[in-house]
Amino acid sequence: MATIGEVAQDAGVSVATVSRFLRGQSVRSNDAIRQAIQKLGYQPSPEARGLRSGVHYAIAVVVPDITNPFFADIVKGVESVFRKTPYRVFLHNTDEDGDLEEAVLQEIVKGVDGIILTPATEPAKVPTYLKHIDVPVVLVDREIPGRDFDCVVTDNIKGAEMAVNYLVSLGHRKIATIRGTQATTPGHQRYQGFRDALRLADIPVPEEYVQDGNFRESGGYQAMLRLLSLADAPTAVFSANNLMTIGAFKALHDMRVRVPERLSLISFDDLEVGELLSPALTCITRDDIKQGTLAAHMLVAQLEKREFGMARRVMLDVQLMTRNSCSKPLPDPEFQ
Amino acid sequence: MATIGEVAQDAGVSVATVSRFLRGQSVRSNDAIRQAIQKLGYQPSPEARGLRSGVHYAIAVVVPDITNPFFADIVKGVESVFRKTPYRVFLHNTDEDGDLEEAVLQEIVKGVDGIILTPATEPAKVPTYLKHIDVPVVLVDREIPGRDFDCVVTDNIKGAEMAVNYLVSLGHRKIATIRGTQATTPGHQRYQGFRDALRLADIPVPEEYVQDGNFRESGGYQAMLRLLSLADAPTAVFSANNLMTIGAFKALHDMRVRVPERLSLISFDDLEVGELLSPALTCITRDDIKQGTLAAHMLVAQLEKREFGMARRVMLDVQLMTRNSCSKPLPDPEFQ
DNA sequence: GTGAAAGCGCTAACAT
DNA sequence: ATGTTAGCGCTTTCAC
Repeated sequence: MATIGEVAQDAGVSVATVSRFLRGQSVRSNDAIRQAIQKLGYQPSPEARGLRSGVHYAIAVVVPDITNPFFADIVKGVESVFRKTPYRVFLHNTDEDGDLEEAVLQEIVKGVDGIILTPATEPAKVPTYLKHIDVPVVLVDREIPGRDFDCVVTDNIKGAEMAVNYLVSLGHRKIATIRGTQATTPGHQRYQGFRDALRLADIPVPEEYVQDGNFRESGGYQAMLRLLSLADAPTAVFSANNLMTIGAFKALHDMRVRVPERLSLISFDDLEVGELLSPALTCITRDDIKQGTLAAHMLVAQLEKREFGMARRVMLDVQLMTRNSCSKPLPDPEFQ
Repeated sequence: MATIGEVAQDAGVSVATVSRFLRGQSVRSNDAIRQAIQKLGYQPSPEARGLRSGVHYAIAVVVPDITNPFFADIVKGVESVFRKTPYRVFLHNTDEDGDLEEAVLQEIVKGVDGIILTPATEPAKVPTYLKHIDVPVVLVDREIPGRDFDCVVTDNIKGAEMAVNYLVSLGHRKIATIRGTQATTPGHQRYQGFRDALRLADIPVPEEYVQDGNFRESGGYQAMLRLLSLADAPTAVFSANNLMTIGAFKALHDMRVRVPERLSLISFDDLEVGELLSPALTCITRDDIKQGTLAAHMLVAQLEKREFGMARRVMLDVQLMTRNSCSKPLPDPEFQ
């Protein structure tokens, strides 16, 4: 609890000199100050610093749901980077609620030096308040139109295409999707990848093969139920995120549908125990924690250089993890 | 970014009056101030407040691993409570590292008004630096000897006993455990419950039926492997946490051991998709998020009453979730 | 390169 | 109940 004044006194210099030393400037009484700091166990107070200088030594991570393993990974990655800096990390959960997100952002924006945000809101709403934000922002996983924030995203289109191409290569022609919220970047990009891949393969997509799951477990469950009840049910399904996959899996389970014999399932994103499911989950994977650390590094760069203009965009690659939830389709009875 | 001075000017009063209004004291010019605040969009600066008053309007949550769904739930619960207060939440991950935990605690302790902590360290180490901490601390899940902090814990002994009794009721007599770190409260309590229940049932526990898994997935995997290689292998295993259960499950999977036919498995704590595994996981469950919200409420109580002495201890109940990973043991060939 | 002094936004102590 | 003043710990002029 020593103050800068005590350090100054102990080192025989003025507070201004200690302050300069703290900021990394060259000072004559270097060693004396260092010793005094050591001896007194001095740590500068972030709030006092911020009060005068406007630097708060704090950043905020704002995620829709810390309980979702994907976001937990992001947060972990971010935290691990900032632990090595003088910046503290505020955590805010928005419960996937756009209004709450806006409220949170407005409340914290004057107290932090930067924000790492995974927007929960639809693009149409965001600009109104994010447009005028004057601290560095790095977007994770989702982009926002109308302003070029730094961002780190996943190659959603490629991932969805890989998933579909894999199903096609297995021989499937009746391929459905449980898609996420179309107003979000991952939502519409994964759907776009799905469509593109099928168009290229010359495989038509009946309207009822596209079901909305809203990125939620319950949505995935309901969507799978609808798919299963179709007169001409699909032989394969691409689920656009982890939560919906859990729901879909439960529906399959409850309806006693054999996977992959009667229906192949592939997911965008793995589950915590994806390999333990039976069948083990075939999926598109990516490096979540890296996405968090990358975002953190981008923010640190902005913080240190104090350059706000130069937006950058990093796209992370995806991989296909082949396990056992996909197989060749059963031969169509029509042709037997 | 209006200041209290501007509000005061706009309302035609002094800053002190506005300050009092902010603190909830009764003031004559109530309405005028409220209007001015509204009009200017004024929000008090937490750092300026803290500088003078010593109240930082910030608390810290310190967990070993935000990626562990159990801790993610805790954090979510805590965040949801403090969202409705003027307090901000700092998040710190300690990577299950006692030294890092100590460093983190020392660094943050002067900048927060309270701490919610799930200790990663062994009790033997902790007191040295936690003993002298002078902000309210609420412990979650693990207790620390040597000082009576408020805490919210789980009835670990009862949970372990329930698990074992269930196995016994099914007819098992060869019951093993994969236990967690014995230096932690949940570690030794769950082991104690295991032993107590078996002693009461008059069932002996050979030394090799007690394997250490260290609360880690890899530990659970190795421990299960050791159990399976025993000449007189157990017919049932109690795994003391979620991570070790995942490891144990993988080992069973890799070794092609049929569950529950050849071996019954019961876990302390559920998995995210515990019901989707095959067999679906039988386990002891508890309300994780509630544990977080309870801890948060306990801290808020301390914060508001500014009473630091009266430690309290809340114990959460556990439930047995019966699914399909446990069954009667195969008849012992010896007796056939 | 250094010190003295002002001031960041707010609360607390002392007046009235 | 209200205003005035000092000061929290620090950074930042501004002199030197």
